[in-house]
Amino acid sequence: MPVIKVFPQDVDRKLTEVFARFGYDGASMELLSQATGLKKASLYHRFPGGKKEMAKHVLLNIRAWFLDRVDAVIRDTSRPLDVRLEEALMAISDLFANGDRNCPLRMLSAGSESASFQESIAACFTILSDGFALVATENGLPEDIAKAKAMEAIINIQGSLVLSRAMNDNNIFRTSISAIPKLLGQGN
Amino acid sequence: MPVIKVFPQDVDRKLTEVFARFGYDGASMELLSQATGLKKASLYHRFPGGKKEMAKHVLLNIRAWFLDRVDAVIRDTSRPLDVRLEEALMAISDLFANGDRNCPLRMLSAGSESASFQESIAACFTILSDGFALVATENGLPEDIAKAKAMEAIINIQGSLVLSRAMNDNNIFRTSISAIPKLLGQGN
DNA sequence: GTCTATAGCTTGATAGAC
DNA sequence: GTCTATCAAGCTATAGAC
Repeated sequence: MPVIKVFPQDVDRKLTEVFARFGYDGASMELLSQATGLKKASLYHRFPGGKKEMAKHVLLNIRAWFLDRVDAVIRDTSRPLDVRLEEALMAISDLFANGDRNCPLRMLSAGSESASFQESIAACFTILSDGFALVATENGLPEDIAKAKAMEAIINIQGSLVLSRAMNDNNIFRTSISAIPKLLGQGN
Repeated sequence: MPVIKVFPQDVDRKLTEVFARFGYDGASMELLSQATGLKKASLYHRFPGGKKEMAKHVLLNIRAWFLDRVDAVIRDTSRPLDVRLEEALMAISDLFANGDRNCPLRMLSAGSESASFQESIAACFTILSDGFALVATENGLPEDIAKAKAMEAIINIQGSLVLSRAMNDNNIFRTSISAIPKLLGQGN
């Protein structure tokens, strides 16, 4: 008998994908089961709290992912600032499949259970915001301006992603991402 | 016996509200029934196509609303440009309850039936984009720049609304809205 | 740890009285 | 035009074998 048929990281990836595509209410246990390749009872074995726990688990993963691939990268002062920012932006693009996939944070931030996830979601955005603000500060911008520019960068990411999906044109997302270094004072 | 217990415009308003808050999959017939004050069978009488028809009806309303409150206002050249833009922006803020309500277009653009709504949603964004581009053009910006600035304005609206809801702070939305006139070349 | 089978509820949708 | 009552299908979640 197989001990583990599907690796946890693969399950996590698929769960994120389904929640990002259908949102919390649209992501049925049946869909989650098919996507992960685990039967419903097996999903309940791994996540006794059911769908809600799966969503929370996905959000914890994203938070860890942001800390590792954005926060840590940007704070690694042993490398040039522009390279660090570029790498963080590439990681972010990856998370959204270069504009082809909706933001799982946004998709879980609305719906019948949104209140349960609000804290985790806000925490993720704060990590991103602090990272961007640090870049802007290192680029010589005063702190209040840096914070405003950081928010603007996140607004551009989220807004361009919404429009890329709505207009079915991921160039909108790509263009916005490529404008962020300059927005944060890079190359001035 | 009452002929009409609830006015169509009130039903429309409530349907929009529920779809904006819960998305298509989260908006159950039970919720829609409670919000409108009409029993489920009555909703099916008004919308024989069921939930899908209600969502399409909501999108048609929003399109008409954009044509009336944004497009027509911006194209009314008998009035000063800054006043027209200001009025259009106030209408847009109204639609989103000044940042307290999610965008119904965005909420219907993702989920299990998103493909059915994509065309209607893109049409709404195009009306908005064309209107903003016209403002930028009248402000002396070259056409390609004007179009880019118009997209940027919509990105700011959508992105700031996502973040306002996620961070529970509608100042993010208000700030972005108030920056749009300058973005479109107003007051330069 | 994964499965089949199923419970119990909620869903979208319909029939028919008034 | 609105209602009560109901259906079949889908839902989340659980029981219990292996």
